[in-house]
Amino acid sequence: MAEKRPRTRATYHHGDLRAALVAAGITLARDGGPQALVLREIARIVGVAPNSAYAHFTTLTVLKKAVAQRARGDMAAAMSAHLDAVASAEPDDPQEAARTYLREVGRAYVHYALTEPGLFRTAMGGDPTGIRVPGAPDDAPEADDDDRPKPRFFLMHALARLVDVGSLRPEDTDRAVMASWATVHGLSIMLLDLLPQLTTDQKNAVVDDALDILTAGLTAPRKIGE
Amino acid sequence: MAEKRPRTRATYHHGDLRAALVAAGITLARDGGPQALVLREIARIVGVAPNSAYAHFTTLTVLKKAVAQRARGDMAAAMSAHLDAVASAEPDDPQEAARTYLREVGRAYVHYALTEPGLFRTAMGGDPTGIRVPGAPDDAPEADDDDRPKPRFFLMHALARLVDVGSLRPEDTDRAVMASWATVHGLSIMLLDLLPQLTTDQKNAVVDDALDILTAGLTAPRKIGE
DNA sequence: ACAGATTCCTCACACTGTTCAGATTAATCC
DNA sequence: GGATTAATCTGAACAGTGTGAGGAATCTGT
Repeated sequence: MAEKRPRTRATYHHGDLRAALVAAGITLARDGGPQALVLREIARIVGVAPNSAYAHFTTLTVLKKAVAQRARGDMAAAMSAHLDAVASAEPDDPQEAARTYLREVGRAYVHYALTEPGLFRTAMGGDPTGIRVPGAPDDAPEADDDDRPKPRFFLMHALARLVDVGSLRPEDTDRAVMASWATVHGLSIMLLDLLPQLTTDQKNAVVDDALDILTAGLTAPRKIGE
Repeated sequence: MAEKRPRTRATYHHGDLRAALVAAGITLARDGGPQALVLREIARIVGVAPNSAYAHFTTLTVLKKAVAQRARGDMAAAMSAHLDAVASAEPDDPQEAARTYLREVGRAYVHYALTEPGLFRTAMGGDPTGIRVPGAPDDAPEADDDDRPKPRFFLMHALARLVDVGSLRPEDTDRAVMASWATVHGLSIMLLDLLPQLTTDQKNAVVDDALDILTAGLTAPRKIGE
């Protein structure tokens, strides 16, 4: 095996087993989803005894979380690439440009979910261990060792642009975050789980329509009662 | 404990093992989610050998699907009850009443998700076995042995009402289905997985806001380009 | 009452995550 | 540089899982 010797502290015996385990996890999760994250199979890929992983992760669940975080980073990178690709085609009208940008963020989100369903499920499939009991101790802030931007960042940026051009009131940003997030995440889950038989064109149409409705709702004049 | 067993142990045959297995599955899924559907534990509850289940279900996955369908029925029942409870408080204005009804359907959906997270995940957590490979043989139409109405029905009804009062164009119904479904499902997942620390009031506010944005988007005048 | 088909049980197998005691090796101290 | 120490990896083992094969108990139709 050709292991590299990174110069930093992290490399001891195997080269960098921790990173190798996460990388193997990404490979398995890519086609197989979170269910494919089996400790013994990961160790088999890396070429190490199953128990060796316990030097770096206290339990398989922790390893899964690390893989999920990496997957979230990959998702953000893919979204960033998507947004860069369409950045040149923005309308001149700033309000329309801001709306277009929000739509593109949503499209990028759903597109990643449909393109990499295994990684998407791994990244976003929260609570893989069961039900969170109300009285349980809050899980640690779960240190983020991947400092790449997260998908959430792009949404915040899109909404900030809407605020800048006056299409969204600043105090409505929080509501808009939730509504937008729910829409794109719900779309992704629906298209993956419930409507897999749709063609790509049909799925794109569904996404476009839903995002149109979302932006219309976000930028519509608010009711008096609210 | 003494549910379906006509005679506790005298009878070698269990009265209705299939139903008992599903019932035990519901019990386990209620607090524990789909992950808690463990064959041997289900059999233990019913008081039968693990393999006895194979006389009624070819595999655990099939049993899980049966439990999921039952859970979907329970969800629909809960939604129905919720809708009945608020039916008397509808506004006089028919357009406003239709909008209110749609919001209540959404509220009922999310409310069930938050009230019975285990059953909700079991009912709606599609693809629990992994990734659906494109070339794989399509799973059977999965015969529906639970003829109670499904959650989807209430959404269709709400949108039909919006069409009736002229707030939604009939040809936009399909788009509205997807957008509404995505919103409520995304809301449920978000509130369960990503924002469990919110108080009930905060969650309710999030739901109300998102549904307001949705209805605003659905009933807003459509753009020329569409 | 008998034959056949269900229904259920016992035994067994290949997996899984995880633990414990030891072997091996890299980093550090004198 | 050599010895010590601590991190890293391995082997065997345990409890638990889903599932298969074959046999015992019971129900059903004739």
